[in-house]
Amino acid sequence: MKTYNCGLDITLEVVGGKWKALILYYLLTGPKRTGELKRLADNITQKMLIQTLKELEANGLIHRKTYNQVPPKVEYSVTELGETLKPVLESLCKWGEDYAESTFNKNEYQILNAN
Amino acid sequence: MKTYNCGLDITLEVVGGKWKALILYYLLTGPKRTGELKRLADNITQKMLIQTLKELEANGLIHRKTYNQVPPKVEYSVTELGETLKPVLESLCKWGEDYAESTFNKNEYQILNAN
DNA sequence: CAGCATCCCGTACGATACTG
DNA sequence: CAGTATCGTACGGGATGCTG
Repeated sequence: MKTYNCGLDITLEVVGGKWKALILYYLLTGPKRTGELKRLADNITQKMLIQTLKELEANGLIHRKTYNQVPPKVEYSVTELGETLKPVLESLCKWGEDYAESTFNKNEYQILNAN
Repeated sequence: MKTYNCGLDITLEVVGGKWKALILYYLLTGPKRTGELKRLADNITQKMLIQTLKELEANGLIHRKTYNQVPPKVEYSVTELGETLKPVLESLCKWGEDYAESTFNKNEYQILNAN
């Protein structure tokens, strides 16, 4: 039996870590192919991308669709469950931007994918 | 110059990890002494507690007040900046609870500090 | 193009014991 | 009671090369 301190633990288990939230964030704007995601996420490794996608899929947040063709084509999209995270992720993102703006100096940091 | 993919990275830097969000969550209900927090957070180590508190303080989310007396007394409380995280943390927490409820079996997990 | 297998490393996290 | 100091380990994350 898994034990959590509070709901936060669970959420962090799902979108915590270095890439999960980011990838999910991208997918929330529409289905993407593997290569597309690779290009979008700055500096992510093939390994981490695949691993991240697998974990998101295992948690039921995204869906993986394969096209049987050569060369292979795979497309990822958010599930209904994944959609429910949208408002949460957006407020998280917004808070981070505000926080940075109010505590860092402008020339000390940069946000690559600010909207 | 620090580089972030998006605001999410920043937020996770502040409340990510195993304990930060939880401790902050407790403090949002009112000032607490070190020992109190230790008792509240299940299984946290002295080391991790202090470390977590230091990081939260360094990020300007909590305030540390020492009383010069023997035995020593220290009290932690959230700053105004920390307060701004309250709605965000709450929605994160709520989402985690909902997620668990809809994807786990009731006898497979437990949340210690569900409100 | 999409994915897997190795090998590797830093650090986040933890257990334990000790000071003022 | 609050905090430090050491030491050890597990795991998240990365570099590189190979398959269908």
